[in-house]
Amino acid sequence: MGSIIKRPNGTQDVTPSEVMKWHTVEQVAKDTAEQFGFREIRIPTFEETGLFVRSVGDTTDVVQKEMYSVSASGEGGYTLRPEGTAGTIRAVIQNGLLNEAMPLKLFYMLSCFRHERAQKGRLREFHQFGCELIGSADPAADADLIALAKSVMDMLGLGGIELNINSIGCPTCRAAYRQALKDYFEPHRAELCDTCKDRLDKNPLRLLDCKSEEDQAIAAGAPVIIDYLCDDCKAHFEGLKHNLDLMGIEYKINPRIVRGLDYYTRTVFEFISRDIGAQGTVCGGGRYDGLIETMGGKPTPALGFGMGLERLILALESRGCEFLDPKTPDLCFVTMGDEAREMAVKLATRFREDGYAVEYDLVGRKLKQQMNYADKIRARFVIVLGENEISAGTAKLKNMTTGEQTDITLGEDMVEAFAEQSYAELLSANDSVRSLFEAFTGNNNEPLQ
RNA sequence: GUGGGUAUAGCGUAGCUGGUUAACGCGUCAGUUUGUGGCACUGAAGACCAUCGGUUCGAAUCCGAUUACCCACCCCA
Repeated sequence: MGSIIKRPNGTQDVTPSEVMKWHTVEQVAKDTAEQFGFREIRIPTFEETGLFVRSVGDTTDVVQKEMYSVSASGEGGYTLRPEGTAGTIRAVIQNGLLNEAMPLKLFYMLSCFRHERAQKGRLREFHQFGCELIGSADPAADADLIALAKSVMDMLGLGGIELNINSIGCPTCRAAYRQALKDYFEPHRAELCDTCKDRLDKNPLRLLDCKSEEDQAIAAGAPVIIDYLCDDCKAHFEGLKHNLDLMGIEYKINPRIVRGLDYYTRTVFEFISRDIGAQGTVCGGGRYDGLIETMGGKPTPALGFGMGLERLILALESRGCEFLDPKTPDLCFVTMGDEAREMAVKLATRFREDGYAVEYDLVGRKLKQQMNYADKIRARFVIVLGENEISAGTAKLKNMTTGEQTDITLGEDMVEAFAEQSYAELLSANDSVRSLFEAFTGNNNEPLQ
């Protein structure tokens, strides 16, 4: 395949055989969000570039070198969203949602665009399930949001995930901490890697994030932000831990998680998987108490998270977790001859009106091949129609899982007769969704059978 | 932006140190007589061996460049 146009670097196709993984994850995420009282919001794929510059921050990598900015003739200055929070908050302000009952709880499922070098778990177009909880400064809100994210993963049966939490304080205590970091690292300047020398001047917080072993050794003795939190921030962090304990959620305090988006304050957290390569953060988020005000809304505390769907699916795959089964046809007509085919068309229409998934031969194959096709598409039942059946007024209804055949009378009552004869099988098939979810519940670590 | 790796049919692979019709598995389509799937057997379709250029009597196989993809750095979901 040389000449055809190929998909852009860092994008993915989801083929029918993969799509159930997405359905599973989206379904569970949506159901869980709604269970926690979150409602869906949908926002544009692109926004004015200034929105991201102001909210995400003009010194961040995301804004500086990863934005897909687009322009049409005559107008420019738009950018494909690199994340979901900025647009959501813009929409909240613009639509007056801050006047609704607080807290305002919103979720979204959307694709984001970042011009980065693609690798495992990092794409140029990736998909996020995100939640924003707006209008509460109480640490109970932080804990509840974290519980929601965890619940999604639990419902999916995903184990091997570690919750890391930290507090990066408010602007006041962070300034003090930055200075403390500078004071600590300055004597080690010569030993630091080049990027960290740069960080020492521009963003000392990131020094803690470095992966080089030498730098980590130095950073190990660095002051910890928690020691520099102001009383309010400290109380908030204690409140978060207390609430997590109340919910029985395990966490690790990780002073190194810092986050690369400027709007975060106080609580930051990541759910990290060790099973999916270097890009292990499946879900990341935190509090952004100042963002709404800086974007022109009335001062409102808020927090949120983004969950990377590709990474989530990678983690589920590597853990051997199960996904929902695709819908399969309830019935497939196997026909011989034009008269039978026409009857099948009419009958199929009737069955479909009653909600059944029904197929019949569209290719003109002979009986054996039609049976073969019915098997491949995993049809649960087959009805064979030929001249004999039409003249007898009775056809064979074949259960494809057991191989049993029973008679079914052609005519007006056929749908009902089919419903009766197939009831048990169809019921259990429709129940497979529910039973899968029941199996997920309370089973967080073991791959499902 | 910086490293490293890989590039053979729809997918997964074999083709060793260059030699004539590029192989195998899965998948697809069809056949194994007469109206019934999953198994088995048989057959068919499907690849200018990523691209371009070189070395050579001769290259999928050696060399170079290009491109694409992958992994990692960085950053983050």
